[in-house]
Amino acid sequence: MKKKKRITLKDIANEFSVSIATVSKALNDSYEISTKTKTKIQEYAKEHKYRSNSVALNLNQKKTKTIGVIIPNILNHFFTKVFVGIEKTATANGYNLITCISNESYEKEVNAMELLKNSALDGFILSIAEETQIKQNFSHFQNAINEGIPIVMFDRVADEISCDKVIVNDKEGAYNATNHFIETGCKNIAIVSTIHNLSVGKLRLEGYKKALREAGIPLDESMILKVDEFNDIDTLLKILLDSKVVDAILCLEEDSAVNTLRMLHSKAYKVPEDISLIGFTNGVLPRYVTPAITTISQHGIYLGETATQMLIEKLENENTQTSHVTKVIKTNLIERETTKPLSY
Amino acid sequence: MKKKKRITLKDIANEFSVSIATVSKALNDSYEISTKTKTKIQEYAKEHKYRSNSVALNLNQKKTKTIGVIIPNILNHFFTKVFVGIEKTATANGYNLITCISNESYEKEVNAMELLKNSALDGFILSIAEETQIKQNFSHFQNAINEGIPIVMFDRVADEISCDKVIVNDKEGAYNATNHFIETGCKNIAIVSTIHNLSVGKLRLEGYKKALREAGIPLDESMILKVDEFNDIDTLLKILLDSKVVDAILCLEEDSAVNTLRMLHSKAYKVPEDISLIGFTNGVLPRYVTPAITTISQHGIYLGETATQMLIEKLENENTQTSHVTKVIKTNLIERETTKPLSY
DNA sequence: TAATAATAGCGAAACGATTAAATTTCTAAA
DNA sequence: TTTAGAAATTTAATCGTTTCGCTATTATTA
Repeated sequence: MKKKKRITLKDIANEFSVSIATVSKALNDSYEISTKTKTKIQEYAKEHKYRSNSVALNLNQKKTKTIGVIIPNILNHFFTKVFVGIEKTATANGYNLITCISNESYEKEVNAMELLKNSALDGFILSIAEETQIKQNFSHFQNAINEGIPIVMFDRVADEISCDKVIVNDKEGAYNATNHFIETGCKNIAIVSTIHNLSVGKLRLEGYKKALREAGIPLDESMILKVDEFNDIDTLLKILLDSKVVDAILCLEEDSAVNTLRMLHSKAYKVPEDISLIGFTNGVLPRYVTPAITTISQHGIYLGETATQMLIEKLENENTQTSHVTKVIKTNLIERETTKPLSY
Repeated sequence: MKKKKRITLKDIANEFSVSIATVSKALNDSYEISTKTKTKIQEYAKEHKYRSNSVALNLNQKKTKTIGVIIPNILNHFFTKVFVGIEKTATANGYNLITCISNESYEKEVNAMELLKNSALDGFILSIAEETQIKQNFSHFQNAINEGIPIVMFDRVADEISCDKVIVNDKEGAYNATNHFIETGCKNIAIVSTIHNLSVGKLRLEGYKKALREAGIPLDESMILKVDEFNDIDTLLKILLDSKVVDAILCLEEDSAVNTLRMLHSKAYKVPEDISLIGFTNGVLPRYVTPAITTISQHGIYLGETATQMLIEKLENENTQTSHVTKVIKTNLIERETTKPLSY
């Protein structure tokens, strides 16, 4: 088990009794080196599988072609999709990804940023942990920016921090979904939110309210179910359905959509005849349950690609003005079996 | 937007007119430095948020506290879980993760290894891409090992490569599932495989055969459905169900289990009364469909944790003998609604 | 033929740290 | 007052690369 160590410029230089500088330039195809020497060195390098030591390179050039990624929860299918998009674009551009999972925890997020900042990366792509959004403490992001490390935030962003962002048109998505209910004849539209602490949750709620307002439907606060650790979805739904007429439910993410569907089933409601259902996030689950759930697709992969593209552009054109852009990815409604067809 | 660059040892050395070495030692709390000087320097460093440049450190110490992870497909829930386990253990030990997705492609896998090897990591954790398992070309793994970079393979491993491995007891899992069918009165057990090219697929098939053999049930090759790009699951199932009596189906991964269930539903078979169903991989899907599918859990998170633990141990005790271990994670059967209860 | 220009290659600094070895400074015993 | 020994600090090498500035060689031109 001899650990045969990698060949270095020095080794090649010794081989041909030239200087390290010559070898370096030869391998970089510099005009300063004669063709004869160049080919000689290049062939030798190839033959001996020379590969430059990127750590040394990083030190020298002060960049690492590495992007730090912080994801709140990779078991959430939306984030997995975004990650796929990030990975795709990063690899295509020769960037590495250093990934941490914040697990929705403020502390883990702060630690992750420390850990990642220490390991010398060029920039961050991240979505904010739930706990951080509740705490509203964003100084760890500001610190990174102050240290000259650019950040691109996606999905869950902080208005307080000035950086590039990629978001989904959450408000409009919820607005469209609510309108879809209205257009298919629903009037008593409830909403189930497990994410009212998140920026995206608030926006979606706004979209819902806007649609109701425009349709002249009075807002009934009791139709807005806020699920949390103390109030489980089943109980809240049960109480609501027993006390009010409900003919449509908008769920702000996919798990609660699936859970709502099960609940409706167990209570023998017919979907969509009695009650229509739309859920945010187009993962696998809504597609596979019966009936398949109509969802609002957020195009996670595309979102990830966009975020990465933005960061790489910023990294590679450091000269350009540092104006910060917020890109909005359009959602669209994927009609399945839990909503009634539009009647023309 | 002045990019205020990080403070270095040199800066601190200048500040106090001492040498860089003194500062370095002071910050590392060396006995060689007087207490007075140490506290002075440490305080200044803290105040100015000195953080050592890890790239320089890596170059010097020739290790990076970074693990390269290659995953065939992160949209597969099993791999996501493994990744969670890897991330957890890595972070807990102060290791970073550089992640690539091979997308089941041989070429992407080879490129990923190149990319990652270039970015100087201490070791690899990976699962082999499908295409690579078909090609049976594992030289890129051997190369890494020859270069002194240890590898831990998980789930889809190559017998040809001598390295640490963590696998699931696939054969036994399938054996147990098949036995469970037999014990609940099923005799005509079909199997649906979309992964007959993978090592794990082959092992699972063996387990199935072993159980049949021991129960004295003759093996009927036509009961083994091999789904691929040319033979879709619906057609194969349809043909089988029309021509044979089938009272149980074992699906070798979760998607085909869900698909099989839908197919059975559409053909008005009752599950589990007419046909029982067990699927490998305990993701979200089997839990949420109706009826919920009995599955073989592979404990992905634990698997990821184990693999990472093994790698870190190897990295941190380089002196120890380089014997290679293969750890086996026990699966277990999670009974839900697609199998009949055991009668006592 | 001498001056000039072009070509090829080298030396050393730089990136930011660690560390073995050398040197200076201080302390206390002879 | 020496002086050995301990304590504190510095020097310099090292990690592997790039690159600026310089020198040496060769080719070209007047």
